[in-house]
Amino acid sequence: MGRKKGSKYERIIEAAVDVIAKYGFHQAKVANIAKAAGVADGTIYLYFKSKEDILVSIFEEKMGEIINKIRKKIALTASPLDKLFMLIEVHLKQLAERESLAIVTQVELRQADPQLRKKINEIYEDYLFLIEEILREGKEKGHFSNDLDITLARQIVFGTLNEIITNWVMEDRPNDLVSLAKPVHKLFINTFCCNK
Amino acid sequence: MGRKKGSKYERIIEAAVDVIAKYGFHQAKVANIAKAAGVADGTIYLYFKSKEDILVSIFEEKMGEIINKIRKKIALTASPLDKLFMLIEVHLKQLAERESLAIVTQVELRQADPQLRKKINEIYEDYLFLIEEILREGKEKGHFSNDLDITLARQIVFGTLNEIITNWVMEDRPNDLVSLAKPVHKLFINTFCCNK
Amino acid sequence: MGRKKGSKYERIIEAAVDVIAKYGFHQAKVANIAKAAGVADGTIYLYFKSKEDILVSIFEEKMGEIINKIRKKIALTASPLDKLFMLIEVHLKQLAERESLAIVTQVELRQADPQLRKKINEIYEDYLFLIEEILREGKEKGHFSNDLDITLARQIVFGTLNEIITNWVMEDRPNDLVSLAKPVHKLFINTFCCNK
Amino acid sequence: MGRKKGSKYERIIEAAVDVIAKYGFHQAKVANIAKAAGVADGTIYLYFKSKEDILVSIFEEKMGEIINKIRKKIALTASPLDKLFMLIEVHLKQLAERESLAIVTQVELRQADPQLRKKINEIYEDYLFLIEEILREGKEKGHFSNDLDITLARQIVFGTLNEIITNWVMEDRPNDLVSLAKPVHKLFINTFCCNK
DNA sequence: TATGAATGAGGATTCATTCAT
DNA sequence: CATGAATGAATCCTCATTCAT
Repeated sequence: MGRKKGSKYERIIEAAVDVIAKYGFHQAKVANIAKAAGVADGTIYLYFKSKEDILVSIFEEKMGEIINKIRKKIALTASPLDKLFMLIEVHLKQLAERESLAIVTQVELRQADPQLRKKINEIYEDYLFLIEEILREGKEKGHFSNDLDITLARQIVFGTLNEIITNWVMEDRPNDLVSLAKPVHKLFINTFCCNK
Repeated sequence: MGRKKGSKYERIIEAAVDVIAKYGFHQAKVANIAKAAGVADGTIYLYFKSKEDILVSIFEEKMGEIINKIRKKIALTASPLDKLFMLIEVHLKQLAERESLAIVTQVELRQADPQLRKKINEIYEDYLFLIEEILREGKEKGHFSNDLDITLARQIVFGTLNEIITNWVMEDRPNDLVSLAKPVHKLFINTFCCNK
Repeated sequence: MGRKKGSKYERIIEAAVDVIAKYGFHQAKVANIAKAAGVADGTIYLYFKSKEDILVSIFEEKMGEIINKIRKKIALTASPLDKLFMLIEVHLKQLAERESLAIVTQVELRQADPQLRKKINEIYEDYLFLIEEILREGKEKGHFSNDLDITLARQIVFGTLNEIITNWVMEDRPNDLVSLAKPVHKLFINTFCCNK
Repeated sequence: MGRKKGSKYERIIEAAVDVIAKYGFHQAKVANIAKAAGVADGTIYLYFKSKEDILVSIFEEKMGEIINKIRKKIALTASPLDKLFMLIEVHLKQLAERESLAIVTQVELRQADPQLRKKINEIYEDYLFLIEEILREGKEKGHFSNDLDITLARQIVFGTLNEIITNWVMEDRPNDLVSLAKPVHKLFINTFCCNK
């Protein structure tokens, strides 16, 4: 199973993002994805175990990319406050750049299949951990309130970003998503620091 | 289409909440819902136009109940800060009381079908408007910062509540959801007021 | 699952015998069987678990009929020699009367699927037991040699009947199958009695 | 098409016998056979026209071997009775030596596909002819009854051997197959000679 | 209203076979 | 001769929905 960067594997992933975003996961036929990727139907199954596996893989790949981009960027600064800003900005930017990816991650991935949900959550965990890492550092360095509940703070960050993007997707992307990074960041800082 | 309070209609709604929560919307067979409700398969279609209509109706009914409960409660107080607390508390309490309802609203309702999404969003809007109403009042009465972006604030409130409940559902409901109302409320107040 | 004598169940069985005989089990499409039975494709699955289940059920039903016919007939006589003749005659007659049934039992049922084979063998056992019953009675009543190996004798009877019918099917049924009952019976008597 | 003794050709035949015996013809994937033979999937098609051709070839090769062994052995004796015994013994011995071969010839070769059946029958004919040859000789030399129906006698011989082996295969090979040669032979002699 | 047997459209998946290397 | 990645035709089965009773 030629993974990771093989041309066919990537072409299928990219095609799947677009087709699923356009039609929804259940309306997206494997045949459509194959055609969009320029491969035969059967070829899909040389790279993915099932249609659901494509969905999980999209998330794995794309979320992995976002996490990597964020980690690379925050490595350049010492300030947890700046790190939080970078996280917000990269998160919004990555999804704004590819609307179909935003749709897939915000809407399609919330599909139900309990077992599928399990797998998706495992992938999320890496990201949630990254957020908590930054928040913890901010707390230790005195930027955030001493009694800040890290879990709760992380839920605010992640929940808000999700809600913003979902709204953006649902409202047919009217405004500039990335420009929200600044006010959002400011509000978060308020939330986490002036807690006295 | 016999609506609202008919015994069969309600039995189907309740059965659907449980079956969908257990199996996920797509794995939940209409036949299963019918059996759980103690009616024949065909009877479902005397009360609902389609399987999707059941999902929408669940949301309509249950979200409507929550909104009503909140409106009734906040009518008793003049303070926007207290109103916000009540909203948070009722929201968390209602979903904590019925795990399967939480699962359905948090996970299953994020459906892909564009038209379905539209209907669900319309229902959400009532709730989102209620949140904004409270926030606007808080701003007008000087509790919240003058330059508070109402939309953004609403996204923080709703996104955070969603994320908290989603986490609670995904982690097999370990802790007491309602006890989170207080710290969450406190953080929101921080966020919205000390913005100077 | 309306079984046994329900009109739909029987129509599907009869249609399946003909379609499978004509095309072979693997070439026989479920859709063809449904059309031949005058029912919708899905209706098949109200009466049978799977395509394979149709095959097993054909065998169950038809072999059961043959066994019943034989039992009813041999009940009328006391002579084990006559009983053996009746068994041979009914066996040949039943399959001769419906060529497609002969094809299905002699050829299609020998299909491979190890698990399927298990089920078919269980059905055979009733019939094999009936043969042994007659042979044992013949031995006890002194018609057959004292040291006759019942199992071996049964294998000769069943194996020979199978081979005769298979030959008949393979050679496009040239001669009268039932007329073979007499000479076959005579040879069997020779085989089993003059063992001195 | 490199035939007969080429190492690859033989390895594929041997691998196919085992894989088909284990999974059944339709469950035996060409890819499995290739792997078991230690060749690439495509290599199969350098030696065989199709998957079915493998099955036919197995039969051709193996049945040919058995026929040759029998012919070689019966050449050493003048007695048709001894020849019949040798045929029985070699037949049982060859299949007892390789269980998977017995499974393939007794079960898998009873395939449905009409054209496939034709080819298999042609191969069988050589063997059936050999049996008839011996029976005819026995009749001419006065060992067997004058009015013995050669076809019927051949059906008894072949049908019985088939049934014995099928039983042996189905019952997980409990007893010694070859030791049955003697009693079987004795019964056949009874059958064919004391017909007066 | 209520039933539940019947419908039939629809699609993910398999796997024998090919062919560029 | 040998490979094995790629192909794509082919079909069983599911299940939301209907409708005669």
